[in-house]
Amino acid sequence: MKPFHSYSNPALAIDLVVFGYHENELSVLLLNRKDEPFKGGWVLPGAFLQMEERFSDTCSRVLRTKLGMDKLYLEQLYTFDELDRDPRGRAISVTYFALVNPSRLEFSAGTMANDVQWFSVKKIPDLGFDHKIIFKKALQRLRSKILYFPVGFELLDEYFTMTELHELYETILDISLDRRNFRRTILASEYILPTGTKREGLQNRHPELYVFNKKLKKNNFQLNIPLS
Amino acid sequence: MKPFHSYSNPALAIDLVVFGYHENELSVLLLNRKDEPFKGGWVLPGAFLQMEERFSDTCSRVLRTKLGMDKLYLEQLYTFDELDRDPRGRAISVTYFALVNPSRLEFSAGTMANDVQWFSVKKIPDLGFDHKIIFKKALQRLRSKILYFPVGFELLDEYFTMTELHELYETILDISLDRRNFRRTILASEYILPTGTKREGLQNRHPELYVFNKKLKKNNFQLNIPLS
DNA sequence: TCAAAAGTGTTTGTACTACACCCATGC
DNA sequence: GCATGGGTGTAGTACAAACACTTTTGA
Repeated sequence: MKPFHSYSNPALAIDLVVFGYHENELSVLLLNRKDEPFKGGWVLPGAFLQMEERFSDTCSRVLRTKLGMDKLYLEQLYTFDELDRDPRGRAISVTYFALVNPSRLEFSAGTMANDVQWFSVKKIPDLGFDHKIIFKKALQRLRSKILYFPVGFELLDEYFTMTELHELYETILDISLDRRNFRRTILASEYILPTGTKREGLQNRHPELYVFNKKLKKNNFQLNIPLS
Repeated sequence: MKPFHSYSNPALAIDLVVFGYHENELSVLLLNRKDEPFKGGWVLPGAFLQMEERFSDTCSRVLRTKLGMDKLYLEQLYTFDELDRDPRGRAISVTYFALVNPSRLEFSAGTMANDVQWFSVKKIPDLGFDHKIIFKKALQRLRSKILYFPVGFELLDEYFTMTELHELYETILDISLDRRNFRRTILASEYILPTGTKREGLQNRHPELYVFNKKLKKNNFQLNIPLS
C-alpha cells in the first residue's frame, strides 16, 4: 500500500495562544517574523507538525524554543481550515491555548527568545495570517472556562491571596465582581484552601495565603456571570 | 518557494458523528467498511480532505453520499492526533458532529447508502480506529450543549409538542426531568413559541404545537442539571 | 365513562444580590 | 493616629425543587 504521506496533503501548522498574567495584566506571547510572509509583522508562535510528532510535542518544541519552558497547561482550541489563510499554500492550523505564570520563567533554565514579546490583550497589534481570529477565539474560551474551571491557578503563584485571585478574575473577564460575594462563592467551591499562614511585610493587614486544592476532582463551582 | 504539499504531511481525515433522533431513541450513523483495515467492521463515516476543500465541504460530501442529504447542523468537535490511530500510516482526524431528524430523509432526493446504518447510542458495537473515543466525546458534547443551546430543534420536526421536546431532553441526557419544571424553564427562555394550533387526531387531549423562535439571538437559558 | 396524555399552581428552600462597617498593620 | 487594604454578615429577592389534581379527547 502506498503510504499516506506520499499523497498530497495540506501542511499542518500548530499555533499557540500563550496567555500570561502579571501585575493585573493579561498578556499574550507574540512572535516577530523574520521571513516572508508578514516579515517584520507579529503572529502567534507556532511550528509545522513533524511526521512523528503528537500535537503536544510540537507545542512543547515551540514553548521550549520561545519561552525556555514547556510544561504548561495546554488545551486544544480549534482547527482552522480557510483555503487562503496562508499565502504560501494550503495550510491547516490546529490551535492550542496555553497558560503561564511569567514569574516562573525566571526560575527556569531557558530565557525568552529575542523574537517574542508579551502584549497586553488590550493592545494587540495587527496579526498576520488569520491569527487575530484565533486570538479572539482563545480569549473567549479562557473567559468562559474560568467560570467553571480553575484555570486561574495556572496563572498565579503557588501561594496567593484572595485579592490576587479576585483581581485575576476581574482582569480576565474585564468586569468588576463584588469582593465579598466572590470570596463566598470561591470558598464554598472548595477549590482553594487557606494555608493558615499570612503574607508578611506589607504596610497593611496581612492577608491569608491560599493554595489550590489539588484533591478536588469535581467541577463544582459555577460563577454566574452573563457572557457577552 | 517549494509548495507546502510537496513536503511530507500526514493525511487529514474528516470523521463525522451524525446523531439522529427518532421515536425516543438517539442514534448514530455508522459505516460498514468494505476494505481493510477493519474490513467488515463498523466505523464513523468520513473521508480524506481534498486539497481544495474546506472541512465543511468534506462533511457535505460524506453526508450527501451516505445520507442523501447535506445541509445539517454541523459543529467541529476535536482534532485527534495519536500516532498509531490508523494502521496505514500517520493520519490526523478532524471530527465534526452533525444533527439530523431522520424523518426528513424521506423527503430528500437521495436515500441512505446501503453500507450505513443507525445504531442506538445505547448499543454501539466495537468501532475501528479510535472511533469509540470520538463517539464518546461527541455524545458528551451534545449532552452539555443541549443545556444551554437549542440543539434539540435540529432533531425535531418543525412543529412539535412540549412532550416531544421533554422526551428529547430526557433521552439525550438519559435522566428524568420534572415535566412541569421543564415546561416552565423552557417557556421562560422564549426559545420556543406556541403556535396556537394543536396536534389533531389523537386519542386523548390535543397538545399545543410549538415552533423554535428563530428571532431570539441570545443564549439565555441554562438548564441546571448536574453533569456526570 | 374510562383510559391516556396534556395542562396548570403553590409552597418551600436555597442561592445570589446588594450593601457597610470593623480590623490589622506599618509608618 | 492615620492610611491602606483585608476581613466579615445580613436582609431581600429570585429562582429551582418538589409535588397532585383537573381537563380534554376518542373509543
